[in-house]
Amino acid sequence: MNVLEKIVNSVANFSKSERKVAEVILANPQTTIHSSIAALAKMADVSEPTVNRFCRRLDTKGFPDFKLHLAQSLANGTPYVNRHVEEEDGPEAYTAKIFESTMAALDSARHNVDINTINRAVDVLTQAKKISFFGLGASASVAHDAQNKFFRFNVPVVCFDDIVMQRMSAINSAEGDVVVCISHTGRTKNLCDIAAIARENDATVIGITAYDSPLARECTLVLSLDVPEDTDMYMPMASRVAQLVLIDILATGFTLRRGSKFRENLKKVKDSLRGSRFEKKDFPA
Amino acid sequence: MNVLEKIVNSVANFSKSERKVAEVILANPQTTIHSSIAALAKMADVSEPTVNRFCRRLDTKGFPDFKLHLAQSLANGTPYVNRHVEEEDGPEAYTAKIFESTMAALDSARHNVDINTINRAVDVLTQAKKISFFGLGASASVAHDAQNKFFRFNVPVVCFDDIVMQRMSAINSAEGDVVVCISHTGRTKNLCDIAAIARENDATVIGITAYDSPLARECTLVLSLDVPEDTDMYMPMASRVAQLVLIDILATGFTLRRGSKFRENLKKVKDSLRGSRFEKKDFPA
DNA sequence: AGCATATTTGTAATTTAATTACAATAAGTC
DNA sequence: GACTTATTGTAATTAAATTACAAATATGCT
Repeated sequence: MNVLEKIVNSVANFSKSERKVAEVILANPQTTIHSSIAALAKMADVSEPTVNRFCRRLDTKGFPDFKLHLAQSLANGTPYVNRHVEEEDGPEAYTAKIFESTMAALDSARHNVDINTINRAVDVLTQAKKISFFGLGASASVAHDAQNKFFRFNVPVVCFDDIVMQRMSAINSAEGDVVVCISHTGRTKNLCDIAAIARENDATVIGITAYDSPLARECTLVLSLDVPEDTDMYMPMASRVAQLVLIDILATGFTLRRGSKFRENLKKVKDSLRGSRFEKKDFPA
Repeated sequence: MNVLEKIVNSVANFSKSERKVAEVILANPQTTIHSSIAALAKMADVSEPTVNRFCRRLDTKGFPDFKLHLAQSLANGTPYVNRHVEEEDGPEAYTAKIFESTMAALDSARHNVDINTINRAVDVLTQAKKISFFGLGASASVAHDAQNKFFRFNVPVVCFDDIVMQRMSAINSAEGDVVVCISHTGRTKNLCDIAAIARENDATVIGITAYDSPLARECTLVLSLDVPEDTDMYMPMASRVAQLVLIDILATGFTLRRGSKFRENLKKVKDSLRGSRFEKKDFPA
């Protein structure tokens, strides 16, 4: 657990002098990790053993060990106290906060994602006759992204962000087809219907959605991303980024499974784009 | 910079004994931060001063300082040595690598993005009569995402992923209109043309693209994201995620600038979606 | 209130760890 | 093969952290 948080949480158990130490550390954490115990003691106006006792109280082996823990906490860009955008935040503040909370969300997703399911999803995808990506609203752009990725693999892939098209496509699906439904909440009614229809028509349905949601129950395979809910009223940003990363992972797994010959093919697709671009030599840095 | 990387990169400048130290540290970084200089020296089968010299060579003040840096590097989920997906990687490996390299890219983008330009972009966007998002190929999904975000703000916003529509839209733009062109490389010819056309018609053109690229030169304002180039042949994943985060930042800046009354309006939009969803109570966990 | 106990804090001694200075060895050069 | 330079290790020194103990402060009880 983060040492900074720990200090804040256990401030109640501290004695008067220990609290002085805590204050100084919380005020200048960066300085602390480069100070000796003597220097810190002086800053907090306490004795050296007090600082040492303070460290032990936080379940560290001593001052040097404490500094190590502190350094680790600070390394994560200090996303410790409050990383939510506030009314009065300036551009630096909200930029930093959004970057940091996105990174934190990815880290959380990384630890929660089920590798086994990913592997099975890759299995299913590699054997698919046709792959369809369906998403609505904000998830539509994720579906588009997925289509773009898999399209390069020279696999029959479609993507619809329109309920009617999705429905038609789902009805026409057959065994061997894979339908990927993307929804953060997993509560979008229309998408649940479509997942059900696809399954009735023997398609394999992969859900990139919340665990145990209505949509999840309609799916053959559920890839749930446990991202800390962004409470702000704007949009579920972090979860969408996590979804994109997940799709990238599936695509990567796909290419790896297909072997090296396949990857040469990929390079061709990439090269084919060259004609539409300015060459680097045309615009030297 | 990450100490682990630094060790790997500067292994050429090391002497024989120093290399031994490097190997031991790279093999057990976690052990290292809890070892004394004597213990580490013994593990690497060198003398203590050699370890100390090793630390200094990496621009640290000494062994304790080195441990601090090492601890910080390890804190970031160890995204250090080789975070590129390899042929023989299993699901755990490539999943971890993709998450980590994405996070590393975000971190890098965070440190390189120019807050000043962000602020100016927000200025421009808040005053726009109409906002258009243009992207092609992989960047199209980013444009869609942007449209989706800004649409909620009740601002006239459009998004085209089709050259012809983009062209028509660009020609019809007028003073006060803002055109946001999204391209990772900044070398897509068609998009450069469109940026030029939009500018000729007095629109403000914001580019989310590479610094000093052909597209960048056509723009009024350039938001460049310095993301470490993903060298794999698959797709520029990391940069796209960074673009999304950037757009989220712009959207956040936008809402903050508009004040609290505006944000109540946002909540209404969100509430309006409720009808299309299953309520939580319908599906208790 | 006053005594006794427990807790907190600091001083000084001790121990441990890290650094420096210097000597020896190994590597490279003419 | 002798000379020079770079590398490595030994031993001494210095700095830092910890421990043991004593003083001070706070707490509880009659």
